[in-house]
Amino acid sequence: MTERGARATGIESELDQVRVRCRKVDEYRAAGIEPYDGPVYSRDEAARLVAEFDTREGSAVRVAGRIRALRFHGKVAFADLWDESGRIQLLVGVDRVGEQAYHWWQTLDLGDIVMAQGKLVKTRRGEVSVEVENFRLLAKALRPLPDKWAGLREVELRYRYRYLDLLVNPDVRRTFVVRSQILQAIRDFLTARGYLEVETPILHPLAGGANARPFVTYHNALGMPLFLRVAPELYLKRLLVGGFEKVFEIGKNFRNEGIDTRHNPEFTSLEVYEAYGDAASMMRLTEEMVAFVARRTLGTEVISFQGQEIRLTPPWERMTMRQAVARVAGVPVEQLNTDEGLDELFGAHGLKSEKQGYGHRLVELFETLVEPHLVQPVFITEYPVEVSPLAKRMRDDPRFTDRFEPYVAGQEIGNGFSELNDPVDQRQRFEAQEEARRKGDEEAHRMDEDFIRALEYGMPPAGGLGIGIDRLVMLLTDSPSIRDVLLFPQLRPET
RNA sequence: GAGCCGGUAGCUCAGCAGGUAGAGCAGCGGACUUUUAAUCCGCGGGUCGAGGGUUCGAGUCCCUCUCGGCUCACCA
Repeated sequence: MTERGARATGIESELDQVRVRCRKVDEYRAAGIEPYDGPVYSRDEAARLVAEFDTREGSAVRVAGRIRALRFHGKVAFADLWDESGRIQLLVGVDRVGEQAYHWWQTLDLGDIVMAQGKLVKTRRGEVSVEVENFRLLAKALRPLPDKWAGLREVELRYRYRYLDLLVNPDVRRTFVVRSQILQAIRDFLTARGYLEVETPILHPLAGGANARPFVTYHNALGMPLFLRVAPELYLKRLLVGGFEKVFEIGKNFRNEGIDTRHNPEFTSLEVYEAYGDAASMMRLTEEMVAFVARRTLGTEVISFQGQEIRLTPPWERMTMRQAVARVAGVPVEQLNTDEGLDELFGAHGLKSEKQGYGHRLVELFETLVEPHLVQPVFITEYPVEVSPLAKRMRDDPRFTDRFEPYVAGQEIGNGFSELNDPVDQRQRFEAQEEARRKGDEEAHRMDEDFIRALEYGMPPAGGLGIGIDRLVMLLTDSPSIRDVLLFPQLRPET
């Protein structure tokens, strides 16, 4: 098997195309040509040369990039060279480069990365081209690229070999450029308003701040288990205790859960905290930030997601969870205030409640009845205290917390609330979570004594906000699956 | 975890009712000094996801497994 592959590269392949390319590497080296040459410190952008032809006609230029098409015509040849900016045609004639160089040129394959310099000209057919005087091979491609026209369609291959996906599917590249711009816009928006970007630990002795099962790892020197964080929340609030008043963190969280079109085991969140703020101030921040980001990256606040037109212009609608359920179910809001009222609704919609307790059951009704209908941006407010162990209670109704979730296109894209800063109440909430854990809820919060101690020193009242960056990118790039906005989504190992 | 769909040449895809596996592009050889998915002539290339079964004979039918997609469940 090895015998049939190339000696120089050691790549074992039965594929004749690979064998041929490997053999060329050996031949290049035998002839004193380095097939992985470089660097090229100064070069012209392909697309720019094409755009600026009128002012640069006839001048000496140098380009570097990947050969994506080759057209041979006897003693003259054409090639499409692509760099990140775009495409330019190379014109290679034997009378200009000489017999020997032309021979080497003919050994190039699709996918090879080359440097070429020469004169900027227009061909007989009017195409801006580099009339090559000399060239260098910078990287021999040993494997054939996916077909230029059919592209790379098979989804599994696109995720597994994302570099090929990026190479042949232009929309994919665009999505990740926009993703980068979104992150930049968020940082610009927040830092311009005086928020400080911070980094808190990813390895936690206790995974807190969200209801989720963590990944476990182990620190050898400390001799202790550590958890990959499920949320940065509890560390960021310690910073409020420490006197920072406006902070944010953008980073990865890790949750040991299933994978589907909206969940990846590692995902990126933005969390923002503002001392002396509350849920209302964070809602204003959310709608302004999302609209700003859309404007900056897409040039508009009106976007299209899976065929639906969505207006991100503030202010967004605000609706309590009870109002939302009442409206969709067509019942008076008061009915949502009692267990009996909830029973009636479950019955009326042929649903069977799987959870116990008023708060959990209200949320259950909300998620099944209301969520899919929330197309235009809306803040759902007043979440039951049972599902909100870190949020401050409403002063006039302690069953609920001063919490909100922004919904756009039927998806929750974030979560925010007035932060609970009463250490005694916080301890009771953790105890309730521990109780739920004892009853089998593996995702309930753990008692975090160190966090409570921090609160006991006094944390200013504060508003907090979390945004699922991947969900936001999906929304702004019209991507139906989270895998479309992650460069390397989690997959099972290749078999 | 359940249901449905898919995995055939490097890529994109055909393959009927079970009868020795096909196309386009890519590749290899040849012709060609201005092409634009160049053209023309010739040629090679397959563990049909893996394993088992039925059959004289399986890409095709049956079973198991595997990878992926979608939906549901799970996921505040």
